[in-house]
Amino acid sequence: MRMSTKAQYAVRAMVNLDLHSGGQPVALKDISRREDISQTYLEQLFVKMRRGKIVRSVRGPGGGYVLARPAREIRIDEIIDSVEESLVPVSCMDQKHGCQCDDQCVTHNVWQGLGEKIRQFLASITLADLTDEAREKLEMKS
Amino acid sequence: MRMSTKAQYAVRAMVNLDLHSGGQPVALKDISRREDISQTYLEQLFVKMRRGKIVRSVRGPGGGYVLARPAREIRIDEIIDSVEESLVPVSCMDQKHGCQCDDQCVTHNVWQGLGEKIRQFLASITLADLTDEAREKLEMKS
DNA sequence: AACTTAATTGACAGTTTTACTCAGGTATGT
DNA sequence: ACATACCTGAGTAAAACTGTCAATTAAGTT
Repeated sequence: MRMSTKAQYAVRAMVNLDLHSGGQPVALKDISRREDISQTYLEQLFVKMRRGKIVRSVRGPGGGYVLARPAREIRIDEIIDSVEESLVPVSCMDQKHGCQCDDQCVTHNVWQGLGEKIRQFLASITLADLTDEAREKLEMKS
Repeated sequence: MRMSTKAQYAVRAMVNLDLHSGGQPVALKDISRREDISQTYLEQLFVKMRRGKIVRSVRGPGGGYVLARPAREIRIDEIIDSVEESLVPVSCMDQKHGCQCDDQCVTHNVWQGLGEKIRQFLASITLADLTDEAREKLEMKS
């Protein structure tokens, strides 16, 4: 039961983006350096997050990425969804129809309930919550 | 974020064991047939669950496995722990000391909180809850 | 004692997923 | 033109997952 580094990187990168953007685009090169994540790998993640409508890209010199919406309106579960990490703990429940388990499958309810708890928790936190927290920690240091 | 089939099999096997044992040992061969899980794979899982003190083994003819404690006292998180599936979502938090993240690591709190939610949910369900539910479903059918 | 059942153990192997890299290409500002 | 920075798809090494196989030990039955 591990959250993939892909999802972990995506959340870290989004916090870093929000923290260092002043409305201006932030280049992946800078996020890469600050978070020590390979730039080419970040590119993969940001393409997906752009398709997920949580960031917008600005091409050319001085370009980079910008949040597509205010940080207060971006939830953590959206970030993880956009990089295609499933939050449902068992594969048979990926489709919307629900799984084909017959009535004997009592463990089904356990995984379904667990999935709902996970979703609920990650949807209760916004990107702004994390950047605020990061700012406080940076101030404590100085 | 997937629960491994190992953990899923372990829970299913335990429900099946509890459901079909009348205080008598249940052979893996029978669980294997009823749940359609390879017997040799089940052997691996039950060795670990025996070491985890949630089942006891009875060798020889008529032998098999028995619950080590009443089903009401066996929680689902214990079953998953015993087959060595981590419930902590990120690897840096496996040790008890906590991870070496410095203060900048704001995402740490997210994963820690998530891990606690997962643990809390799976600890709130006992094996007896599941077997009761399974019994009800079987009665509905007949 | 011989035989059968069933747990026990350790080694090993195929497949899938993860976590990347690499080689290009495209858009845009100076 | 030229530099910057996003964009795309293919490829790949390592790890994890999901098992199998062979051989052994223990205990009951005949």
